[in-house]
Amino acid sequence: MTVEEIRGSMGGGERGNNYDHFPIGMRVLAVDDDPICLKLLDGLLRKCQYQVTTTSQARMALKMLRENRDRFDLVISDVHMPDMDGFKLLELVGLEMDLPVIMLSANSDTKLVRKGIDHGACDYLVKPVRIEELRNIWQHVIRKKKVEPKSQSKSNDQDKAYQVSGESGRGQSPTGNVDQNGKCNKKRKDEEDENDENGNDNEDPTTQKRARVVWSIELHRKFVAAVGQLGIEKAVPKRILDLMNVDGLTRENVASHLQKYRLYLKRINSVQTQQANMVAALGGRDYVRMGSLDGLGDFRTLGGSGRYTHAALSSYSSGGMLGRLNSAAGLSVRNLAASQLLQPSHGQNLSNSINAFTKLNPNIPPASQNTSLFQGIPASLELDQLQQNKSSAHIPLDESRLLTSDVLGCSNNSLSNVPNNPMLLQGNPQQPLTGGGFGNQHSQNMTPFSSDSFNTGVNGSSNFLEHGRCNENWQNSVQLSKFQSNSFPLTESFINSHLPQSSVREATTHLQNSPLDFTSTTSVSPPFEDSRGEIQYRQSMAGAVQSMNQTPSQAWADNKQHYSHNSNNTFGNNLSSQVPNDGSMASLSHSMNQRNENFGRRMDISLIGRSSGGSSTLVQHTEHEKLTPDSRTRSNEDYLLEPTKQQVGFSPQGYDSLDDLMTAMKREQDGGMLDEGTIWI
DNA sequence: GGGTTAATAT
DNA sequence: AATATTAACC
Repeated sequence: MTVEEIRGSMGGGERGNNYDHFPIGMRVLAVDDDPICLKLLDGLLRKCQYQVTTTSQARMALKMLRENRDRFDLVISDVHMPDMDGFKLLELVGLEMDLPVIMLSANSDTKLVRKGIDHGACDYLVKPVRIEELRNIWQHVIRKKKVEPKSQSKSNDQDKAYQVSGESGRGQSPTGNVDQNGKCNKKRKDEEDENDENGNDNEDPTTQKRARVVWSIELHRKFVAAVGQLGIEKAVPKRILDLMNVDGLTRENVASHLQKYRLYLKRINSVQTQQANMVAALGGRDYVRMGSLDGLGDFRTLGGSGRYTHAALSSYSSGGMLGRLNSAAGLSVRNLAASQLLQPSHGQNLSNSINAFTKLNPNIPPASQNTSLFQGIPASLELDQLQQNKSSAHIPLDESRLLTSDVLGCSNNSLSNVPNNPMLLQGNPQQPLTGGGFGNQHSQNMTPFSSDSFNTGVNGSSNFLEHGRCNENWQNSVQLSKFQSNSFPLTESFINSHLPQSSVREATTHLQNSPLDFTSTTSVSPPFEDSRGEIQYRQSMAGAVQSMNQTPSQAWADNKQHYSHNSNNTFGNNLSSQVPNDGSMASLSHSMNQRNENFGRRMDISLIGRSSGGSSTLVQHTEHEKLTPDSRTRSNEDYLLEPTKQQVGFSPQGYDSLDDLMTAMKREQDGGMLDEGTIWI
């Protein structure tokens, strides 16, 4: 009803009059490397009463857009720019946020104009641009959105805006037409009510009964994005619906989906456990990469590649996967994990992986499943969160990197948008799946490794990343880790729930105290455990922090994918895959190489020792807890370790506790935040 | 009304 | 069997 009404009103008069003063205050991002042009443009736009933001760098523009896709309604960009081709920017924006982009150039060459349009520009203005032309650019916003939510300004800060990540599903079709259609073709349900059927094939065969909603990936993304924006606490069907701004979708649909989603999150959380944390933390970055690569590929190719065939682009494949993962995998994993953890595993895999790592083999088997295990989830999450990549089939390394960085470091920005907790998201379940000790080993092994890589990454990343935004976050995270490591040994940290809290807080508050020298951390072998602990903590903390603010969301689809894959990736593969990524960064790779040797040794030891040692520690800890169940102590630990309750020896996951936690959170909803914080922290 | 959970239908 | 939809209950 409402939607249709809106639609109808919109459709009826395309004029923006519907929204209060819509054109006025429209948020425009102007990009031009020429300061004079930019200034001029800025002035003209302001005369149109738009809310203008300017930047002279395309990359900066991209960064701003990615940080908060709801921040702008329209982008107007010069074509020729030194740091990035305007077309490239256009393409990325189109793919990632589906915002209307207007190209600007002094060159009116038809070919160029055509190119701009082909790349998805909704308009192409020739300099010098006249204000008359700018006065009407708002129409592109309307057109792009197609429908606008009724009261858009109702919510305070940002209007709901038209976020929606690129809904275009283009990326999916194997055929490869990726270009722009002007809009999305996705399958939004329909538009007209009854009689008119839309030409779209899919469902909705009839108008009479509304076809059931197919929660396509895109739709789910929107959903996740909406949840992210609202924050899980406030994510209620109605609001989500508003944010999603998908016509035809009803509150009930959203509610149902939300129900499922919550269930999913719950599971994820439960599964997470330490392992996940550890892995995630360490590998976060690496994993991410992998995941992004892998995940995306899979995702996109779902249809194409046999693996996910069943998943069918349509949709919910993710859901299904989740379900499976969660239920079967998750559980089994736990058990396995637990048992495995205890066992000292062999190092072959590790060694192999290590070797691979050392070699820095660039080959990454997208297909490798295990990859997904380890990295999969985090990566996927990140991907989802990022959302950006997904659409684009080709994602430049930068992009992936960015993503990664975002995920890892830039909690603020990216996180804020998308609530993802690494922790939450991580799919531990996968690991267990792998099989025997592998999973464990990996995770543990990985940890050290990853920590290194992570750190390295951090260093490199800052340079690498075009965006500066990550720096702060990164630092924070790094600091955090450092802090922890230095401060306490792993064991302690585990034991003391307090520590984490403090650290978390600090992190949260952006502690700057601890200078980061991860170098020390990395290089110093003794701290290994510590580092590990750090990592875990960091993860947990990060997760906690994030979770506090946001909800983990996006993982869904990706997770599913991963799940499906996850069967056998070998550690080596993972490493290798990771490596290449890192390798891309010269400095980074370099450092990595140098360290590799050390690592190798350490790795082996650490692996074995670690896995067993770490686990043992954990176990002890657990037991300890059992013996002295201190309610206080429990907070973190419960999550991390506490599995004691039912699990086999030590199940990292603390499923129950997590579950309970979730439940508690749910119950308390509003107060939930506090509770969560309390708990987590 | 709106949200959440449980049941039901597909 | 999984998922969307509907019903029931705050």
